[in-house]
Amino acid sequence: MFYTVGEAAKILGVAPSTLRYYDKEGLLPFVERSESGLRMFKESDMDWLKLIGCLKATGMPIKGIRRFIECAREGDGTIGERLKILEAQRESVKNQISELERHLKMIDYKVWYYKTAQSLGSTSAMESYKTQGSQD
Amino acid sequence: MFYTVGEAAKILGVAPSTLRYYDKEGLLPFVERSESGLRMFKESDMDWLKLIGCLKATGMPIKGIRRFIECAREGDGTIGERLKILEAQRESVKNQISELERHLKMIDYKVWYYKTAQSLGSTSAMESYKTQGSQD
DNA sequence: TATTGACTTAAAGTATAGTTTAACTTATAT
DNA sequence: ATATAAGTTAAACTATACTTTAAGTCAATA
Repeated sequence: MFYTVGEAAKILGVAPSTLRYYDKEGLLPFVERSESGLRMFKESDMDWLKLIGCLKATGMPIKGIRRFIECAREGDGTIGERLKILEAQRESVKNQISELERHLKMIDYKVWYYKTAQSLGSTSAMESYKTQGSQD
Repeated sequence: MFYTVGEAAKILGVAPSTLRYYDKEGLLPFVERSESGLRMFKESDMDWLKLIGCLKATGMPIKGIRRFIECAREGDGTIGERLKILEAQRESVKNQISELERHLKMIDYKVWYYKTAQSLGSTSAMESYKTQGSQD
């Protein structure tokens, strides 16, 4: 029915200390404790942690995630704010993808450059290919 | 013909202190100095800095970038290593994009969830829609 | 019941990537 | 010539996100 912090950490692929840190930072107010103070992670807590992982992996800082969690605890009055946060994050992720695709093009070019240089035996033999933004 | 550190920083959209930090970390061994010790950035240095910016933006740590720069200084014997570094970085970027696209799907779902909840006036009214991985 | 492994907290430590400060020098404009 | 804006360094400071340590408690097993 419940997972300990170690079990939850294993399932999520993070260190137990990371979950304790998140708790300390106010990211896990929903996790209940046993009478003796041990954390008890429910299935729904794991769902929250997956969302936290998603927001974290897409670059939202701990404080931003905490705000979202706080909103959820505050109830229906914050649906608008939660929506705004998620829509902003969606735009951010789209921009991150665009940026990475742009950088990927440059890396692809460099890979081509070095492959050709390798076949020619030197980078100086590449002089004739050189255009903008290319060097060794 | 040459840019000062402030001019170079402005063109690249970074702080002058960032360029000095990169220099200290061995990322800019190609930047020459005036007789009095001022950095003089050439056009080709700016090209290097754009590549450094690309590698940094795609998650390569400073030490990794330094290794690449060192290779380039060592000459044609390191073409193979430079190619390996760039091919690994290309794979890394592709994985980052895939991960972001995966996360984007979850965020898209959450945006839909809150939009619907907003129109219904509450998240509890969403019960009937709930499937895996969804909570407030 | 005693041991062992996992849990608890607070506080200190680590890693990465810069930024800021202090004291000083150089370059440009009046 | 001189003020000022921007350059120089080393060293200290900041931010973020954890991780590790220390001292102690809890839970399961032989």
